[in-house]
Order: sequence, then C-alpha cells, then structure tokens
Amino acid sequence: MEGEARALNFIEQKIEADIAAGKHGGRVHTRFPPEPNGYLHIGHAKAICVSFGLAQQYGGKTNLRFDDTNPEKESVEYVNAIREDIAWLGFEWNGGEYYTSDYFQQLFDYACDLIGKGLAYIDDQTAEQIASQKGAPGTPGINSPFRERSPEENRRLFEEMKAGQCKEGERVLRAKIDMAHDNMLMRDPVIYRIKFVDHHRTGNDWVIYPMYDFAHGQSDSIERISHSLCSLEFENHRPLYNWFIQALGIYPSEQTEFARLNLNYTIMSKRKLLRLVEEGVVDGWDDPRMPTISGLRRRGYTPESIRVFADRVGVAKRNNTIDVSLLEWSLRDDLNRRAPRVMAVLNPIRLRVLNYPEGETEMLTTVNNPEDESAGTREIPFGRELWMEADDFRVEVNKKWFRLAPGRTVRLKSAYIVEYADHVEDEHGNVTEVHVNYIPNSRSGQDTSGVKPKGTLHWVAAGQADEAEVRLYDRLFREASPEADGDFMDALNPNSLEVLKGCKVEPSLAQAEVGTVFQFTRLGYFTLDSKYSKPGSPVFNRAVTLKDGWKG
RNA sequence: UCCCCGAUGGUGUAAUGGUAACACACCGGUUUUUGGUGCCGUUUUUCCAGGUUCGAGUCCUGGUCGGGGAACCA
Repeated sequence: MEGEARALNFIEQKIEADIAAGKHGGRVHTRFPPEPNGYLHIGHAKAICVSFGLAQQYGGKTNLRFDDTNPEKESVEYVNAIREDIAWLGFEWNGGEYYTSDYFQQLFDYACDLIGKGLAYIDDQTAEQIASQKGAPGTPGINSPFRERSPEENRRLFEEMKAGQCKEGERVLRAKIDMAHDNMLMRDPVIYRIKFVDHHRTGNDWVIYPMYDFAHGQSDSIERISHSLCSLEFENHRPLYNWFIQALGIYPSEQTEFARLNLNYTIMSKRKLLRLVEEGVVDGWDDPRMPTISGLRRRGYTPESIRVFADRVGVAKRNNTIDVSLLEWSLRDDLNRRAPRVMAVLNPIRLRVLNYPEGETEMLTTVNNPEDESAGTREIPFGRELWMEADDFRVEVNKKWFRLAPGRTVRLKSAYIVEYADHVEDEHGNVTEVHVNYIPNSRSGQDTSGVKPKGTLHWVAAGQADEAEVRLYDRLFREASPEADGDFMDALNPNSLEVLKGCKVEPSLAQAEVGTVFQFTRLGYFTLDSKYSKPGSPVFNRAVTLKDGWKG
C-alpha cells in the first residue's frame, strides 16, 4: 500500500487534519457539481480527478450533482454527455447522482425559514434599481425601501411568486445581510428570481428558481458533503455559503477552493468553446482539436493519460498556465507502453526492389510492441513493390541525413537492408519512384550481412496495402494566450487540420476498432475516428506525434 | 478606492524554522532494426525592503506585482 512518500497538497493536508480531529465523523464525502450547460473540458477533468480522487484516496464517496438552477441554459443533452465523460475518465459517482432541482421544494422551505427569521425579504424593485443601490467596492450601498417588510407580508408575496402571480422581473427574494459589507456578495444578494421557463427535469412545476448561492451550499449540506471543493473564483462566495448554512442551522459542509487548470494555446471558457461550435470553426464539441473530454477521446487520448496529467499538474492556490507539452507527454508516456505498433505511409511514393523476384512475396515477422513482449508478434507481407514515405528520400543531403538518398543504404523496418539504385522524377522534379537493391542475407533477425545502416524506414507492401484517410491535427490557436489581446477568434491557427487521402496502411489495420490507439511507426499515435470512419474506408486521427529528436 | 487570495528555474509542483528538490520543457552524450523508448549529464530558482532567530523560501511588518470581487449566470 505504502508507495513512495509523496508530499501532500494543501487539501490533502486539510483532509488529514479534519480526519485526525474527527470532523464530519472522519468521513470524506465530495461532490462534482457541473451545470449541464455545455460539455466538460480538460479543466473539468482536473476538477473531477481532484474531487473523485481525494474521496477514493481516503475511502470516501463522491456525488455527481447537476447544478441545474438556470433552466434557460441547460439541457439533457449536456447531462448525458457529462455522465459519459466522467465514466469514461474512469470515475464512479459512488455517493449517488443528484440534481439541485431535486431540492427545489426543500430550498423553497429554507427560503421560508429565512423569511420567518426576518433574514430575507421580497424586493419589488427592478434589477437596475437594485444594482444602483449596491454601492461599489469601498462605497457602501443603501437599503432597499422594501427591506423592512414583515415576515408575514414577505411570506404572502413569496407564495404569490411561486404561484405564478407575478411577472418575470417584478419581484425577487433577497437575503437580508448588510448593504455596507466589504464583500459585495453579502450586500443583500438576490436568492430567488422568477423565470417562466420550462426546466429540463421539473418542467413547469416551478416558476421561481434559486440562485447559485442559495442552492449550492444547501445542496452540499443536504447531501452531507464534508469537503466541497471548487475553483478560486468562488473564494468570495465562501462567506455567503457559510452564512446560509449558519442562518438555516443545517449540516456544516465546508468549501475549499483551488486553482483551476489553464493550458497554453487553448481556451477553456465554455462560452467561447460554444462559439467555436456554433460558428462552425470546429466539427462539434467533440472535434479532435477541442479541449473537451469528448474531443480528446475522439482524438485518441486515453483516460489514464488524462488522470496522470491531472496528477502531474498538482493542486494549489496560485493561478497557473500549464504547457500543453505536459499533456502530450502524458499521452506518449501511456501509449508508448501500450500502443501496438503498425506501419503506415502517409505520403506514399513507389519503392521498387529491383533485385527482388517479380511476383513473389514473403511474410515477415515483426513485434507488436518492443516495450511489451506479451503483445506478441504478427506477420507482414513483403515484396518487390512497396510504398515508402516521400519525406524519407532526398536527392541532395548532408551527413546528418540517415534516410534514403543517392548512394545511401537503409534498413527497411523488420525486413531487409536496401541500397539506392536510382529514382524517377516527374516533369516538376518531384520524386515519384525510388529504386533499390536489397541484401538477401540482411533479413531482420537473421542478418549476417555485417552492414550497419544508420537509418530505418517504415514501409508497406504495395499489393497488400489498404487505403486510408488520415487527419493530422495541430494546435487550434497559434497564440500561447489566445484570450490575451483582442478576439480569440483572431488567434486561430489556420492549419490546425490537415486531411491526407490515399494513405497506405498495412493490412492488419483492417481489423482496427474505435478506441484502440496505434503507433504508426516513426510517425505518432493514431486512432480510428469515431465519426467519419466506415468499414472499408477507415479514417485515422493523429492523437500526437512522436517526439522528434531530429535537428536536421 | 475597499475586500479576499496569491507570489519558488522557461512551465508547474514540493521543501511544514535546519543542504532548495521533483516532473515537463530546453540543451548535450549514450543505447537503439522507430532520429521513438531507455540511460547519463548540463543550464536555470525563493518579488522587494526591513525585522525576529544560532539559522528564514517558510514567521512578523511594510511595499511591489498578479488574480478575483459591484449578473434576477454558475
């Protein structure tokens, strides 16, 4: 169990102190509370790993709670996508699945309790009037003329609001706290508003909806959440969170805030991601270039790599910007150990082995994964006519060039050593064919030739190759901070998608299934696209390149 | 202008008054039938000024810089 002694982050330290002090009966019960108004992204993945991970670590439970208090922006499409993404990441909401809307009646009763205690009142003013009385940081606000209404009148009016007898915007319920408070959120915040909008779960049962601040802490409390973890932006809300719990005398859940994840070359705002989708810049929420969990999944990211990434990023209170290279490293590190190696040629040109008998083929054995002996071996066909990568041949080269060129000798991966014979160019000077001679006693595994070429090339037998489309992705933005200045749309990378048709892949790939990620030898990690791939006409997405150490 | 939070290599995160470390990135070497992987190594760090202390990244005071805060959003 013991592992190496890893340093605890500040939340782990608090949890251990709480357990030691017997707080919350020594329980650790967390929750992940998304609003179902968009798709989850890599930033949420960190939050998920933190809340679920901590509970797991301390033998506790985690609830999934949909924070659905604003029916205008929410839908079941999002609810389902969120469920799928969390499950795919490998987490189970073993504390249960809840909806803030399940608590609408309870929340209404809490509000009545506050009214009864003289701690809430109905305000008949407009949003503008209320805003103008709020004051400003450093300047106190002024009390609403409706602030001293009696509990009886407030109660009657609140019931009228609930019964649909008031128009939208006509009245709100406000907590009665302190219009001169240093924390603007404590200046009599609105806690209920009227919305004649159908809710995706409660339909038209309700026309009044609680605000976030009046719902969140109470929901935590109802579920007896011990550690309510959220991002730094809610620090200013904590006093309110605690005020409601205390005023109501309910279970004292505790909120702790940590820094959310930021990634360079990426945007993380749901609103902005929605704009990319709506304006057709990307192919939906799950476009492989999107930082959404569904996009990363379609791209070829594994749940393990995302969890390792979240772990490496750490948990602290300072704002951060993580290098995307850490995300990519997490994927490569995972896939290097697990991904089956196959050969594919993305920009094919003819490679003819002049001294190999015409019409003859042979099967060669190659390992599926040099990092994992248990992955076994497979057979690949070899013959006189092959495909090679256009980039692997150059006419003019220097001594750093390890690949094929006039006068050069290379190894064909898992096959033979071949030496340049000649090549064919078209009228534009593009090389269309390369001709070589092979060394018969250099066969892979049985090489007695004594020849030691520097380079090894991937290849595919022309007669047996399958055709595939391959999609290469680059970062969506060319600016490290797309939101830094001006419109983030101006920072888009115009070359974030490159579609390659007519790629040649080895025949074993005909059995490829969605969800398996392959290493195309020397090229990177690729997976079948779940949206566009069809039997017989495969489409592969490049998840990430291999690290390229070539400085040529 | 007021309140809250933060500040450690290029990027993150640790060090809990006692030798500033780990990962990613970068650079170099080595191994290699993937210019991948592995292995070895180099470079680079405590915001500023005072104070407490035998000793301060850590505690105190003041400052500077950065983030958040005045939605009938979450």
